[in-house]
Amino acid sequence: MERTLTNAEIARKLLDIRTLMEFAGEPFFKFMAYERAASAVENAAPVADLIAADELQKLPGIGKTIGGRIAEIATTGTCAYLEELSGKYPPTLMELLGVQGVGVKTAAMLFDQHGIASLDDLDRALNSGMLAGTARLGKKSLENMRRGMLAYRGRQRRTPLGVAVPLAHEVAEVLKSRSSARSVVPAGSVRRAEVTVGDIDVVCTSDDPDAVMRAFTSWERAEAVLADGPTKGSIWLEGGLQIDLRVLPEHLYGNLLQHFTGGREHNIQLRELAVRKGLRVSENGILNLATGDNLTCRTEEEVYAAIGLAYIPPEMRLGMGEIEAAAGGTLPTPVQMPDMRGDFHMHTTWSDGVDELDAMVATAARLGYAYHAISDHSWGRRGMGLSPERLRAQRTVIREAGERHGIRTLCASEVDIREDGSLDFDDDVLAELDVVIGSVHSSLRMGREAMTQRLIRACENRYLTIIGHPTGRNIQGFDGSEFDYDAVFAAAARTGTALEIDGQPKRLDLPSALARRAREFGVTFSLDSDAHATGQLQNISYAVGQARRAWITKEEVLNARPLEDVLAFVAAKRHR
DNA sequence: GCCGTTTTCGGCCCGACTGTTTTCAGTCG
Repeated sequence: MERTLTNAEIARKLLDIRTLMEFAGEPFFKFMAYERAASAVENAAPVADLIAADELQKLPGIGKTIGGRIAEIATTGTCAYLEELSGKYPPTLMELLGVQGVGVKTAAMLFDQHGIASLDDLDRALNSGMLAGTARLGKKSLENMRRGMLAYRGRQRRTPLGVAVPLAHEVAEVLKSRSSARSVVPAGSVRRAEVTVGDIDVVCTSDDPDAVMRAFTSWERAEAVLADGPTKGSIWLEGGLQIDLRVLPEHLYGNLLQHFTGGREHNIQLRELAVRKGLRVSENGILNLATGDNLTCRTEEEVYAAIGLAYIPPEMRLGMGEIEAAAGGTLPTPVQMPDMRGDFHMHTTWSDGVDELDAMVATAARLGYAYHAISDHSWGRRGMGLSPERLRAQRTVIREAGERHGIRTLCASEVDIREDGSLDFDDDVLAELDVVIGSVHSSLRMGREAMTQRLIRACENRYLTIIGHPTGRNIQGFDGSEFDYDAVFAAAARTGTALEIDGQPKRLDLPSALARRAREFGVTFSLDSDAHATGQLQNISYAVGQARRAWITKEEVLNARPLEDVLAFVAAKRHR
């Protein structure tokens, strides 16, 4: 069975083309077009679906030429142009670009003048001293190269959002407590809720930037200081994770935050639009090129307003149509944490959770929810799930705990979806539950056709309320089951089945690009923590972040609705 | 190579920091 390439893999190949083109001396704007196309592919619905629907060239930055090459890559795994370029340079040459401080110019020079074509070559050259005396490569440059190479080899590539968010807040706390820094906030990919981040960006305002920068670069967790300017610094933590800090005066806070939140493609598009209006946008303000006036903004809202746009939330800044929507007044207001009234997905010690049921209920109540559901596993789940008898026993306990803590605690179950699409409990058992989550936990690689039928059949079960973590992906190793996404989304919408966005940092499933696709079919979503401990209930905020990336509004979210609407949603499907 | 509230041709975001430079190229985000 032939595996289709993921969007990430296709984007990777577009970036390879981009780099090789630069090596080959192609014009700047030609190879930059591939970089922009790669960004669009990364954030788009699956390329195979877009090709099938003839929508590939609707993506920003993808025209006839690149669109054709993407189609070629998607069907054959490569394209003639990439192969032609690859033939000119050794494939290991691109390793050099992974080294901090080595760009295409330096890599090309190392290759042309010294025959260095891989990391191993570079290693030998640095150790032998043969690079001494090379133009524009002094002692410091060579030392940085050596350090960069060690870091590159020892470093894990990207950091999960669930690790990056607490770390970013730790940095902010350090700066607040050790300097005069004000308004210290994580920006960049953390603020945009990217699933994984390459580095951590933090911005702050201060009247004494030097002191802030000293506190930053002297932080005991900083293993190396990469940059240490008056307003901008970078450090490496153990393991090579980079943290960038930018400090500016308070009156530029809006400009600063907007600039450093990105994303890259969003900012480029924003500034291109601004240029057409005679404005130059940067972190230092919005310069009116005709009058010479520089507008400084304390809030991001002012920045967007100055360019004639509605405010665009950080998670939507992907360069995927949000600027056009904001200009046209059609950008939806995405769901936010305060909209959330409940959480349908959590486990206790009755199955594989680590905290007692009572503690989970107490914590849910403390978080201010109007309702929540206990959803331990069904019995087919490798022996640790509940039998119908245990499930019935649990119901009594659930009712009591809910009443004791003053919250409406619903009886639910995370029921296995078997290979044939049937559920792990009989209908009479399911009928006793308030909410039913159905999840695939086995045979995740059964193949596209079979998985499509499996999920559609599950949707057609009148008792199934929510499909849990629909693709089964694990961000550290499994891209998710392949199935006909559009067909399953259509089935979910048709049958009144909600699709989950699971907030576990290793899952974040549905992925946001798929969720945005599902939205077009009129699907209802459920944003859940899938907590296995009390401390994980806040994972729901990650689910909300992904929903915001997908432009999902609170009206489209089941657990942003009042309890009676939730119960009506469940009942409507059962009596359909 | 892409794209259009001046344009189907002629543009294409913006600035900080470093190192090796007597004025700037390269890299990064």
